[in-house]
Amino acid sequence: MPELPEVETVRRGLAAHLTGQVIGRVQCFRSTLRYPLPAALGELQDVAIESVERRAKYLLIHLQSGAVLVWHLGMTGQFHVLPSDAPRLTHEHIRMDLQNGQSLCFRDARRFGYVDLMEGDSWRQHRWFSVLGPEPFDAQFDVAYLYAACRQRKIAIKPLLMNASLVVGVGNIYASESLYRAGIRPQTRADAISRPRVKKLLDAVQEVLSEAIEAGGSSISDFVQVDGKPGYFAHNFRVYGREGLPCGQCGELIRKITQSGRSSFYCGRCQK
DNA sequence: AAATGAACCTGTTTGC
DNA sequence: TGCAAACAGGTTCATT
Repeated sequence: MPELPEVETVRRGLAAHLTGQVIGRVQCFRSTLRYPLPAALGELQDVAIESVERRAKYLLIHLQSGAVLVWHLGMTGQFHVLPSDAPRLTHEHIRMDLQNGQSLCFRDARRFGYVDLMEGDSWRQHRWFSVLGPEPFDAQFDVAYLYAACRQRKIAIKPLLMNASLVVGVGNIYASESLYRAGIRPQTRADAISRPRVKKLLDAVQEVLSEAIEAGGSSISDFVQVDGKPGYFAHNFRVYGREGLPCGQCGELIRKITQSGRSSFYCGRCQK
């Protein structure tokens, strides 16, 4: 479900609802999601929540005890903040009561989501994070870096852009949307892209992600914000999910191809 | 090393 | 209408 803009939207919602709150009872309705749930979840009673951070597509809920809840939404994970007496949601796997009468509910139909409890800064050393490239808005993610990475790869640019060891947060939707804005076909070999076009691509990635964050992310079928509202960026898709519809710039029909098992969308006239 | 494909799991859409 | 196949926003692992 979520790429960087959706996770950032959830982070903002969680920060608003959780910051300063104290945890009450924690219930787990199953023992495993993608990985086994940490046994210590039940021991968080009376611990206060300090802040909510995002790194790549991970949410980091910092606790006053020094521990950090590291959470990934997978494809279909959702957080809802509801009154504690609300009935259990379908596919709700974890409910963390707060001492203000509300509860943080985690639901995830496909159960690709995962959560772990780590101490202090140890999460930075964890294998989930040690393999990650820079954030797309980090100064480290500049033209020299992206061009150098492209030069040594024969892989198509679209799957490369989705590789989190290069840059984090760009998933299947925003990879297609960025390439459209940069005028680059998704199947172009990375090492065949000139430096000026790499610069266009970098700008396009940052532009698309910022606009999507502003819109509260993209809701296709099931992404929702913490308050249950959808994100509105799907209205602004120029190619994703628009196979057979006319390109907004030239009228040519948008095409759909499969790359590395994922759908890519592009305009054959505007993208070369 | 780099690239590709399968696996994890359920729900929804598509096609016969 | 019914049923099976295809497909869905992510990540990791095994195999070329």
